[in-house]
Amino acid sequence: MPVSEDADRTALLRYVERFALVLRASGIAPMPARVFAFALADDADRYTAGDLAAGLQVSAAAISGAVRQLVQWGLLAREREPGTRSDLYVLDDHNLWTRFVGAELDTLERLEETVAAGMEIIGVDRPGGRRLAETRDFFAFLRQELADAVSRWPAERDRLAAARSSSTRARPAGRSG
Amino acid sequence: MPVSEDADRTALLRYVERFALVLRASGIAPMPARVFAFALADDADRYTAGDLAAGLQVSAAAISGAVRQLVQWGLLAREREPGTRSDLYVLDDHNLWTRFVGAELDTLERLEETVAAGMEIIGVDRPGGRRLAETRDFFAFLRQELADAVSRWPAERDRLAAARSSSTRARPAGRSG
DNA sequence: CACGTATTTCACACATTTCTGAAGTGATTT
DNA sequence: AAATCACTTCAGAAATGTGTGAAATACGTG
Repeated sequence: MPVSEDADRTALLRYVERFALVLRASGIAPMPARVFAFALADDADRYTAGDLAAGLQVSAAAISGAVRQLVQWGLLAREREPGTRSDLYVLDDHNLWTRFVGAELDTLERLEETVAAGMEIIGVDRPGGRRLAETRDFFAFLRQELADAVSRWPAERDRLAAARSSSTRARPAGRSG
Repeated sequence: MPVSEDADRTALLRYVERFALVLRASGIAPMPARVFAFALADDADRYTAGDLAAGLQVSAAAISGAVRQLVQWGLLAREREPGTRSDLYVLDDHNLWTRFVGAELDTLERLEETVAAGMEIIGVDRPGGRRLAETRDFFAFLRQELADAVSRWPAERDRLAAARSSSTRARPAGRSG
């Protein structure tokens, strides 16, 4: 048992709030940001809604709303162990970062569509319309690049793990979740 | 002169609001989003604060705050024509998309720092800490990939322009703004 | 089928954000 | 040097967002 369980919990909570604050800067709502940060940083693999509420010291209602968002975004998966009556929430480990960027990709796609619609409304034969056309091209380019980058991540991850295990100790690369 | 100047303005304003709404989903505040969308979609190359206020039908104060943000982000440049007393705001054309993604890169960097700090606080020898380590690696990777992608854009833009001008008419590629 | 638990929904209080009008600041022109 | 114009700052009203407690619902067990 740690020197002080309470101190650890407090430090964790403070850190979760700090992490959540950065997440919120990207447009994520406070409570989903907190739940995500908590689920990532705390040690459990699965959390019941009760765990999350107790861990974050917030109401069950707040958790309900937050996990709904996170599950919708694919960052959290809802599971159910037979013989229990509470849902379990799990970070969708392997696909986690694909999902995370997936949200960005969706935004980029909506942006692209909106700009394309603007070209129709404004007309491409005018300065504004021409700027919109270039904007759309850029978003399309960026979206493709981002998608490619994400698809390269698993290989890169393995490469990093291999490099580390050989430079520190000869130990097979381990998965984190 | 268009059939109806008013109808065009209304359509533009409606579109600006729609565009701004998508921008806001990425965490940009309403008024900066509107000013950016307006400056991009309307036909002028430069706008005075008065132009923006009149065009968007909002107060001068609102413009003041919005352009401050946009200038800080580097999306808008402030200029001053000698012999006039009003500032001119210009979309920082050539670097525009570099800047746009630059904001994302900054967020990614803050995220990376925050996660790295978390590894210290939590300890990398625990499940939560190990997840944070992988998270940091991913953000570092993504940041690099994104920076690379942006640096490839100018060449890609020219390639697109060249392909288009040869497939439609034999005309030198034109710049949009 | 009734009970007990987990989860969701809802109305409300609280906090934050957003934009405006008015006052204040700085600079150029007359 | 006074007046005028552009811009910024500030306080406050309105709108929006956030999280809680309580009631309602769903679900699995005995």
